[in-house]
Amino acid sequence: MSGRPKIFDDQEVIGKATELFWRQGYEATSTEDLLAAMGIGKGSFYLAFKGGKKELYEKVLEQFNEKAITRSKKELAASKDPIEFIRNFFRSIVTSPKKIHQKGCFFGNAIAELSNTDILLMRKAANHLKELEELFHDALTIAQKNGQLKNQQDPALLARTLLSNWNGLGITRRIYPDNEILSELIEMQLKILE
Amino acid sequence: MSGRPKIFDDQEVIGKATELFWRQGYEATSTEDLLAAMGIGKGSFYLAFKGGKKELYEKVLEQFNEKAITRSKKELAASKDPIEFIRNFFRSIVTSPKKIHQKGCFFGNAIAELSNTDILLMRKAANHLKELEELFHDALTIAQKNGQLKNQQDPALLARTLLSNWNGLGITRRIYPDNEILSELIEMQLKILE
DNA sequence: AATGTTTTGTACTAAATGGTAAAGAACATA
DNA sequence: TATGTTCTTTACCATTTAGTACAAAACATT
Repeated sequence: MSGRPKIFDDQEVIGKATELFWRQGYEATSTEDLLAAMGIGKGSFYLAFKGGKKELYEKVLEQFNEKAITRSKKELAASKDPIEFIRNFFRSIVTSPKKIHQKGCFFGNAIAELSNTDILLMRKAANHLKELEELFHDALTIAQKNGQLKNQQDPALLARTLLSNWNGLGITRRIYPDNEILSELIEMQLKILE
Repeated sequence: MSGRPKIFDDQEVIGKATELFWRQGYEATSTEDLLAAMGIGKGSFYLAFKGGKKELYEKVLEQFNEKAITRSKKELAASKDPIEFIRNFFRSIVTSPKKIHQKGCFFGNAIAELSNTDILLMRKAANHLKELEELFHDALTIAQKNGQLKNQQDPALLARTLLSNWNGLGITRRIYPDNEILSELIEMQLKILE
């Protein structure tokens, strides 16, 4: 019932594939590239991911979201000031290593690349970003209730604006890979939270 | 001195290639796709564009920028109210046909896809977006001088913020392909111009 | 009509790519 | 040790793709 043992862990190789997809995008990444990065052979790969590259990409999106969202939710829950949580979220662009943040937003990249070639994958990425918007929304409603946010505009609209700002920074930070400029820009965007 | 006549015009076929690149992105578009769209054969193609797909893409970026920027500069010059020009620029997202605007910002897409695989092409797209930022900057300084803009913050920072908002909308409009939602979002972003 | 020039069309090559198939390796259980 | 099961490895195939080469076509000039 239990044959030859697997030499790899699914979630682990999905994580390794993430880096490639994030840096090169979906189309520019070949299955052979992925195999090399994951350290497994074709046979194992197509057995574990019968849908090939596409199925792998879906799982990469899923895992990425899982990791990012659960961590952020914990951070928000642990935070005394939901507004400060949002600020830190945006400021992480300039505090995180350049190598990472220069790749932009993984989901934003996916939408940009795939919205006209693979609607299914694009929609998956879009839904994950909606979860981020929801997180903003949660933080804002809490803050308004606690009197930690003067701005009394519709939290749904505010959250959506934050998401769009986030999407923008995913592109702009590659036009201006300069922490000074980005910081100034981010603080400008964050004025909406005053 | 003048051999067999060309059956196509360079700028014209560059225009035809634009649509494909814009919709599918760089990697997902094969040279054969392009040949079909441009309506020419391999021989002609590689004679006119010795650098192949990459050279064609560069020229597509260039032509796109040329068209968009010159048109916008004229619009700004013809406008009595520079702020209204900017507003219209953003509102064009909801007024233009869905088929077009759902492809997002061509330059933004290029940056998202190519920033880690082809720095040269990415930088070209980035520079074109900087020209757009310059246009915003021009409009803002004129408006401030004319007293048409109460907001007295640094026009350079305002222009950069507008650019980033634009980049964001290029992604967000595909997450929310709904004119009501987009309109609300755009008006929110434009409050910076009050 | 002959010549020179530029473009076109097609045939071809070489490499990359996605995916399948089958043999055997590594386990658990009986 | 024999058997059944699952995973791995490698070989293989078919297709797509980028790019080149070359003969012929379509002009202008002489």
